[in-house]
Amino acid sequence: MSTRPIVSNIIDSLRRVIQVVNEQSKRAEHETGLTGPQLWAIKIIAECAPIKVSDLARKMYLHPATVVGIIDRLESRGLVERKRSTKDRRVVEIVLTIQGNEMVRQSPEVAQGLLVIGLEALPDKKLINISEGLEQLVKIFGAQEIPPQLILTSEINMSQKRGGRSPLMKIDPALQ
Amino acid sequence: MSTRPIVSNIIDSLRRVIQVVNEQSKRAEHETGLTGPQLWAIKIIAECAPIKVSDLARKMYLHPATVVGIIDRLESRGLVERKRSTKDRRVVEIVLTIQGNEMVRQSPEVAQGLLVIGLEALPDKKLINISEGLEQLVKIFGAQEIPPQLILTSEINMSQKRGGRSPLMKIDPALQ
DNA sequence: TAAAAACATTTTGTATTCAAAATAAAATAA
DNA sequence: TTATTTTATTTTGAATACAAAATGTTTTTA
Repeated sequence: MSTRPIVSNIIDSLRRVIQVVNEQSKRAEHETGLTGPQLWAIKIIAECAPIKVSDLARKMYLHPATVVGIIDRLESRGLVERKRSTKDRRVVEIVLTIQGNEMVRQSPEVAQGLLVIGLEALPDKKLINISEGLEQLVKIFGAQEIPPQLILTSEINMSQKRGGRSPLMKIDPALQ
Repeated sequence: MSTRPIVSNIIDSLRRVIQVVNEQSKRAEHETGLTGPQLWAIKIIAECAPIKVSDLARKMYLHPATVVGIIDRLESRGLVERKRSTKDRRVVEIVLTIQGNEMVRQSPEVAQGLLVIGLEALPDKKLINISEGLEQLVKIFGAQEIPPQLILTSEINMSQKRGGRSPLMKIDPALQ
């Protein structure tokens, strides 16, 4: 379509960045034995414990089902513990074990790793620029957490939908 | 550590953006029956066919193994075809089928979708700002495709490494 | 109070992603 | 020419991620 070149530049850069961040996350695993999301999770837990699964999911901008898996793995390593809340027995509260605390203590910013190091090296002026640009993006996205049906209803092609599930598509307003 | 607040702002924004882009990608699936990566792949194939698996991987900034899976699914839907090159029989060349072409034709920019729409709405000045910020990030990352051992060797914590594989860690220079 | 709705978490199934190992073919070295 | 190395793709195994459905609990409604 009539997409301005600068727009596709942005999208391309974004993809690159996302790619590298993901790769970064894989590397963190080598350093600490924990994956990026796992490390990210225990850091939030360290700050907010005891924390509900759903709150953790919200803080990580992830689906609760995803967080369940992450917690499973952290729990099986003895880094966190699940506790049924006595007040509301639907709720599961997550806390760090002593080992978990130790882990948080010992792996400072590895999850962000090179990313942080690279950014730290930049002068404030550039950082502000980057920060503003990203916040602009976040704002755009935030403003668009709006029924996509209303926007993209035309020109929809469902023909190739073969093994798909998805009866109707419901928007998940979970993410904020 | 002494991470400047603006640095963590950037990292947070980045996470948000990545999250939304991923979500975006999921939505594209509802619209077209193809996932984001699948759509992205056939668009590149449409441009470059016939294209080698490794070249496609490079263009997508993905690991070849990942692309293999994507191609598998596209092939099983009859959208692309694999052809052994006669000149070099290690090489697999990917082409679009007629159905694949039709699919590309019918799903214009859905993969980018709201992202593009949101960006298009911005004035050039802001776009330039965003673009520069992201390119700065890309540059940082690019400059860091350098043995992480040399950078992060200190303060490494391997203690919790339990079920891990990873005999030695080798840097994959594949990306770029 | 009993039934229905809402909520919190988990389970199930599929896709993406990578690393490492396996295969197979081509290019290079001995 | 034969053996070694490099290159291209695929397979295997594990983690992440989501949607949809299942499960159990609480709140609301009738």
